[in-house]
Amino acid sequence: MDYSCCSCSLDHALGDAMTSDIEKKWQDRWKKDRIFEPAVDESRKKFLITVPWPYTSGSLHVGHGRTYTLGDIIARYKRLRGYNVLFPMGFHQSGTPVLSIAQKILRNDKSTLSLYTEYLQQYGEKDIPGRLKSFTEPAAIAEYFSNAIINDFTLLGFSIDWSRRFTSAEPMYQDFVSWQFKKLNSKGFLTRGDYPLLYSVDDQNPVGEDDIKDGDTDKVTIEEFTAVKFKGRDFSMVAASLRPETVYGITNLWISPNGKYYLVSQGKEKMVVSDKCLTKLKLQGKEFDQIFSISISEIMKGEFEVPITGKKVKVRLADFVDPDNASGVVYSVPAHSIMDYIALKISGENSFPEKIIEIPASSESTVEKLVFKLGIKSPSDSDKIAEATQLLYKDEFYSGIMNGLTPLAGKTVQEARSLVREQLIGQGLAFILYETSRKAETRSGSEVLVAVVRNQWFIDYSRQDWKDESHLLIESMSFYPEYLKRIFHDSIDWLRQRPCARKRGLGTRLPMDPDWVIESLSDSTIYPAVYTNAPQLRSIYEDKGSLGFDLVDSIFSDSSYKSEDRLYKKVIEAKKQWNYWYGVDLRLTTSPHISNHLSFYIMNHAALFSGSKLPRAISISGTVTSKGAKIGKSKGNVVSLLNVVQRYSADIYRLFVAVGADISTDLDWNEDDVGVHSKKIDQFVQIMESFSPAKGDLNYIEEWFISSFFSRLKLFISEMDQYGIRHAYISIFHEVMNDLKYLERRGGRINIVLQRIMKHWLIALSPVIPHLCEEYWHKHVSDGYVSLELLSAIPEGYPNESVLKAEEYVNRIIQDIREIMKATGIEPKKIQVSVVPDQIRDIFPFLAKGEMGKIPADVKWVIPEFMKIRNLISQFDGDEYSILESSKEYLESTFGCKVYVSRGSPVRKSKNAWPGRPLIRLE
RNA sequence: GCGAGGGUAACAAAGCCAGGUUAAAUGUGCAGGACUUAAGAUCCUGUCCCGCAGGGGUUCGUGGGUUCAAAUCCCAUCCCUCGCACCA
Repeated sequence: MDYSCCSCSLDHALGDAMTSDIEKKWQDRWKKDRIFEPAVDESRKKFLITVPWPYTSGSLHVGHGRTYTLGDIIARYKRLRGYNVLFPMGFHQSGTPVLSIAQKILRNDKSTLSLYTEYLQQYGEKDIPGRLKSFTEPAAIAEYFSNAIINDFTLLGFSIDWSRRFTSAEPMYQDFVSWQFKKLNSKGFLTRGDYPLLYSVDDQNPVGEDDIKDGDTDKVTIEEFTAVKFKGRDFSMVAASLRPETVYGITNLWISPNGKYYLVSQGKEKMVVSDKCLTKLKLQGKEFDQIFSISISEIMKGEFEVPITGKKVKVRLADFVDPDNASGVVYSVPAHSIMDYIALKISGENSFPEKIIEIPASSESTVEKLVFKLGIKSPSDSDKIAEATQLLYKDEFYSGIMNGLTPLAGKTVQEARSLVREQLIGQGLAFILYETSRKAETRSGSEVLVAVVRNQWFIDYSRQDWKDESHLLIESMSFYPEYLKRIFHDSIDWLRQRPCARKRGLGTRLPMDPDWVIESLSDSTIYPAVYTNAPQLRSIYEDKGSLGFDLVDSIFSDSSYKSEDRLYKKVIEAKKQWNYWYGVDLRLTTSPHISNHLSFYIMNHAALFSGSKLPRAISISGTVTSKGAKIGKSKGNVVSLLNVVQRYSADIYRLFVAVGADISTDLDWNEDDVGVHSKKIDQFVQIMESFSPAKGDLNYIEEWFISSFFSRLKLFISEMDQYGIRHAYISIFHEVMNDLKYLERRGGRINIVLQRIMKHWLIALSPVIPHLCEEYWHKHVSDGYVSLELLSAIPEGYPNESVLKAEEYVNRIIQDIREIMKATGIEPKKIQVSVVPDQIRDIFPFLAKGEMGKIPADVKWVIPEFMKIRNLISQFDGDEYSILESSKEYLESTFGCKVYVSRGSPVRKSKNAWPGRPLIRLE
């Protein structure tokens, strides 16, 4: 987008090059004077705003930039409202991504290499092969992109205090995390247990959604089967089911004629499962003494006992049984399973057991009805069977009641399911078998099964006492938008135990079990605390070689600590910083963080801190799309921040982010819309460049402009105080710009009004377009930094409502004249406007109140006319005659003809002028 | 399935929480005009329908309801988007 075109360079005061020079100039000066590195100042109120630290695995794009930009706008606004503002930033380096990128680069993975080549090109890297080679070391990737992000953020003019930065990989910080986990553990918030997860058999690694083929479009979840043991004479059959409550209706077992089965022994117990099931059981932590192959005919010989009911059942063959699914053995409940019913029917069976689950009589969802309705004939009608099964399971689950043929009569299916399962497992008659919700493989083709991790460490977010504390905290906090409060309550209720450590990845070792590395979301819940005193902690760390639990505890928990003398001062200083700054006043992030990071953030704060140290507010910014689509490499719509700043400017990007959408709604990066803002910025620059100081009295329209400006400024402040950034800046930037245009058309003098509002305007605009404001502040106002100015009070007497109303009135008259012209097609040569006669004006208050008795008899004849048109009259109490008289020139130039203004006199049996509604006559 | 958010004129997008001042901001697009040698840029006007006097009519996913009054509140229904855990 080139907006500095052609020969008319005077009109385009600044070109791209000059804009970026200006931005660079002020960025350098802010940095040199360290104006965004605030010090403790007990006499001032502090404001700590945080945005989640970026992960350092690549460059940032327009989407990432939004939240940080909004954060910076708020930080800058709070500064001009007098707060001592701290806006810190650090870098996240924990977890597996950086690690796996390094490994992929080491393995010469093509797509990774090309992606990172692209990133390096963006940053103008000279020695790309050399740099890529260094990326085989994870730390080098993290280091490189940390610096790149600092560079990006600097180019965007962010008022970040970089002096407090740290990373999650830094030893000093890891000592802090160790402290945190020891604290959690001492409160009993850490537990251990078995944990199922998706697992790649070939790679011998857990896998996430990203690793699974089509994992993003067709999600794989973990299902919990109840593997029920059916005792036989020599061994048990293990049939796995998602519906253990149906054991009361079992008629037989099914196995696959094509399956391969094994007899496995575990102590005295002997069980038969399919070969694939054997693999799963091993992954899920079962160990076996002996394993034998067993033939199908051997299995078919036996009779097996149904647990709980004690009924003896036979094994039958069925093609529909998938030996790879679950245990490869299925129990048959023809009264409540479409497939079992059909299979049994085909096999020539005619007697079917009674139903054990009742559903409302109105429902169509019984096996017989569904089979009939959908016309299912054989097991090969798989689509219809799947459909019927879905309907049946859903209805039985939601409205099914166990009947008198079971001991659980009257219980809902949902209740019965967990009761039966508990009973079976409790009595050793069943165990849990995990299975994937569909057959899955990794992108590299390895089979994905469910494995169980033994003794996984959890943070026990299910603790009710902890949840209660957290709910209280949420109640005390503010949320923008407000509906988030309820969502957070729900999210806290929904949290369960969270696995908090892994065997792989970068991060902090779990202090009580160093084989484990703390998982990357769990190590970043209360890290904003460290922004307050990172330099002090680092210095202590360097001095002492570690921080140690007691020292950290003394700072962040206010416990006593006998420090060595040489550390004493540093500890005191760290504590002072912590005490002054902490308590995050606003945390700003995006909605995907709600149910994880932010909920952990809230709960960990509730667990570890109290009082003023607790968070005060959370705001969520909406997602960013690009050209109408979700930002992604495959869409080809990734636009890097660096690229945006180069092609437009930081101020244009910032204005777009501020005004493009409300903070909580989605924003589309659309270059046409960006162009609109960039034009407006260009106009702003022209106005500022051509400004020269001017003094003098204000005429009517200039008064109007000043009043309008201050009423917009008022709105700006009240919006910004609630983070209504979009409204605020539409008002103070776009609308003021429009007012200026209007003023010019009305014959007002721009310089004379700018002179009066310059200070206010530049200060108010500076949070969004700080570079330009800084430039013109120095040019037109003073040598100090506008970034550090305070918004001054609105002058006495402003905004003047009656002036604003008067101008509204003039515009309404213009609208009326236009409408008449349109309706009649008259091109007037002369316009006569006659305002309300004094006599009518005097009695109007009585008419309006319905006090007709107070109206003098000689003018009572106006009452009927009033009754007829009263809905069209808007009360207006200005001096209409003088207003119109002083706007006469404007009216004349607008309509290109003579305009005559007069005071009307009351006329009987004809139309009269009313307050705010003069008579208009076109000739 | 569960939870949340949303469906507004050609398009994008406000308004809805606190019902009337809303035919409904704003931007884009489109049409006409001004300026200009011309183009671009800029500015003005118009952009649901009707109207020879400032007016009237019909609109805010669909269907009901509350109310003197509903885009705004309630109920039902259809559709769209997002989150649902080990992934940062």
